[in-house]
Amino acid sequence: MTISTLSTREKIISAAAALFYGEGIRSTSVDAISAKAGITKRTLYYHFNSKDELVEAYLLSRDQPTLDLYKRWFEKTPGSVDKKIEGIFREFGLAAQSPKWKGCGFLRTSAELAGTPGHPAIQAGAAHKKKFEAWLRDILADGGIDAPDDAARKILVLLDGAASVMLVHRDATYVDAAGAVAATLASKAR
Amino acid sequence: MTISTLSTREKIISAAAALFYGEGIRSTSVDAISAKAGITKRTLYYHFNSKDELVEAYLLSRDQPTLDLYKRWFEKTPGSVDKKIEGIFREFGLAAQSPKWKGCGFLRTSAELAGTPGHPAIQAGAAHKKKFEAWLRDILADGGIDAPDDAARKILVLLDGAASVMLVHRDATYVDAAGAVAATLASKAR
DNA sequence: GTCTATAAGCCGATAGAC
DNA sequence: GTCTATCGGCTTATAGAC
Repeated sequence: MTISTLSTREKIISAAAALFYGEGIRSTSVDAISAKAGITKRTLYYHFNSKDELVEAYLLSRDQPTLDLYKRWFEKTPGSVDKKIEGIFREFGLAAQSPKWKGCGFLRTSAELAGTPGHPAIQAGAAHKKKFEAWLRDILADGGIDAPDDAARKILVLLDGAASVMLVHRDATYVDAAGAVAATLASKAR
Repeated sequence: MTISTLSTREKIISAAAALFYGEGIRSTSVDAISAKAGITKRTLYYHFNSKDELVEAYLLSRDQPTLDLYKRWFEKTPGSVDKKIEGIFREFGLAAQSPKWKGCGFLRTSAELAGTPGHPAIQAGAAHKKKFEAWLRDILADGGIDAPDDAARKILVLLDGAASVMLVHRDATYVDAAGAVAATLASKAR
């Protein structure tokens, strides 16, 4: 998105990401993706062997941008680590109130593809969540929190739980409640 | 399932529930449901006006049985409320390790249908989650826990987070970690 | 590398008989 | 209330020209 001239492959992934996230995997046809990308279906199948491969590419393309977004939310909140962790939940709750927000793409894709356990996109989702958890652990360790591995794991569950409940109720007070628990987990004195 | 003679409508819902849960909503065809129910597609459309109506009926049929299951898990664990709450997570983690387990049907359906916000099945899922949260609150209030509304809400997020992460990693230690946090929330001294 | 055209089959839903 | 038969459209993926 930074450079106006995208390669054909990048245009395809960008179109696929928008549709897969907005409408779901099975609800999105290869026809719709190629139309949005401004190319033909045959060209799409020149760059990707199957729709499944395209789903995997979609999640791989969202890995780093998603990590960067949470990193920004963490850094923009002033104060100690627990306040910064709570800030992540606050920012997330605000973003998730928008009608454009349709849940965590990694969790939603894993949920939709749960019937086919070996799917490469599920592995891509798992890899992203592991990276996110490792980033949380590093943050907590830098802040001098005891047992950062354990705390990171618990905060990850709270964040993914907040995203899941938010998709059902569209009520940000659940996110705030989760953030309050996460803040106590990210404070040294407990 | 308790009586061997199911009505046609019940046979359809039972078949639909098994396929929707096992394979997902969009991946399940009306053809497959009628075949599994042992009736023709025309008969299915005599009892239900659309596939969407059938998806809603699937979640409505799982509401009470799901509440009963968690109630049993709570009651079978001895000790104080916090131990009983932790017992729910332990039992859930054990059940979720089975390959047959494919996540929380309510959350997975909400995730797959996130592209169509007004869908009746999403409302059915939200109603179920509200009932579950109310049951948690009553349990905590009976156990003498302070601010049971707040605690119930936080434990709900932890349980749904555990279900979501479990679907990605298939690692029950995440569920145990969530259960430990829930137990502290369900103890009077905190 | 991108195009037009189409294969081969599955989709949800319906008509009309009994 | 259940059946057989089928509609019209959409699905992923491919063949062959340029």
